[in-house]
Amino acid sequence: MLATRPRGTNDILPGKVEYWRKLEDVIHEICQQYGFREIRTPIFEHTELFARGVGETTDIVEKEMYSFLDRGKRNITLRPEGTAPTVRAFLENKFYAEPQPTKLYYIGPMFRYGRPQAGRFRQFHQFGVEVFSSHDPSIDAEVIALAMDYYKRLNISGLELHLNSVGCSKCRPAHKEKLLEHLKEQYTNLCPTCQGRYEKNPLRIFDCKNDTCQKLISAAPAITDCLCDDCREHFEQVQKYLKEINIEYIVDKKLVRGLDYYTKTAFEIMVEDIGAQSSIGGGGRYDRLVKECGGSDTPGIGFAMGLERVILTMEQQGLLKDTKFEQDVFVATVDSSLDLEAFKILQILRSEGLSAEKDYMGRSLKSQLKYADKLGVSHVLVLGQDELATGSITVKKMETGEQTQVQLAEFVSYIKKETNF
RNA sequence: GUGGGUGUAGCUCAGCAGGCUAGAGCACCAGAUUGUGGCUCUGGGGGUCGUGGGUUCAAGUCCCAUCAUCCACCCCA
Repeated sequence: MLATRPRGTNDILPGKVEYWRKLEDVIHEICQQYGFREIRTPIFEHTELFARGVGETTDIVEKEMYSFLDRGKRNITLRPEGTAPTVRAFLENKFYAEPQPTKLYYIGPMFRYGRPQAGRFRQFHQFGVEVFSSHDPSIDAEVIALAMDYYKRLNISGLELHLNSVGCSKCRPAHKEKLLEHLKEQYTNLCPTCQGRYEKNPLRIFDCKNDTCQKLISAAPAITDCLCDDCREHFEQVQKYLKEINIEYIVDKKLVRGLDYYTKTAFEIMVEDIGAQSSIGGGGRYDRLVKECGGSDTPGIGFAMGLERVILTMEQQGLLKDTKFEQDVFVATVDSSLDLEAFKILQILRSEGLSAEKDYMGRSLKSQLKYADKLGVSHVLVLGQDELATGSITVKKMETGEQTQVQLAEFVSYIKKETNF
């Protein structure tokens, strides 16, 4: 246990970190182009923020939060998602006092307690965006477009964008009534969890993978067919905007996102290549959340995507190549008495912007060469008594094996030229 | 939280129905005469057989528990 990482966590090792950097680079670039600014919120928040924000009856709050009492007896939770903290920051920092909308994005670790499996971890990473203050359907379309554009820039293929509208506080109650009415006689045929949903959150029954539940629910009235005028118009506009920029989507009437706060637009992006956890990203509109968190009535919309799943997909699709760690120069010494000279030369090379390495293990010259070869340097400087006597240094080009004597005063410019620096 | 698979050197694995000092390949380190890599050869270091119990004269090999890991369910990213 001492040298074992906690369950569901991962070390991102050298060689893989480059993947993450790549994803992050593209995130910063695309968000800048779409007019989003980065925000970094704490890794932990007051538990009540998530309890209220995410929803008391959600699985996240009921059984997946990493919560604890700190030494001041405060109830703290490691953030399970990024929307609630962003809303909190929006309110706490009074972003609403500035010209609206507020467009923010974040990247960072999230925590949920559950059994790990392919594409699911206890600590995982999300990239998400949030927009506050606008009801406009064009912003819904923009948020979706940003997500799709991101995958596109990473060359990910085989995605399906599922789109739905889950209505608002005006049309939901009427639909709920119809739904309950429809399912009433079939109640006993529902699976146990759906019987629970029937009471708590009947909309979620659409999500059930149980065959009989699916059969029952497919005949039931979909929320999408019961939208109020406002929601229907909004949904149509979102679709119109998406069509105009050629984003393909599937209207999925069964798409009901898990978190309580969603209203109107709901979407989810799926891939086949990553196992059972096929959702690579998702989001939607949350017009009541800001108010729920103590703010004024402020609409919002956003998405979050799981970076581990993005990477998993890219690996499956062969889009990520292992990068070799390469350095320019290795400084070898014929015997250890020259180590100080080598050390000084290293610093000169580095100050000139080259990457350079020497031996720290007391290796023989032969072993140093072997080691240098494994490091993949293009050139080795050999320093020995002969060189010292003539005030020169031997430069060996590893690819060809050819060596040349270079005066100490000139070796830097020589190396730079050689390495096309 | 539920179910199933797996757990032997750094890595990939072998270890036959329980029986002698637990092996291989790769990796690592060092040599193959005097200051030099990539090929080859030789040698070397390294294993609490996940952990803890139990059965047995004897367990890496059987049983139980536990931990970890993988996959699936629940749910989600």
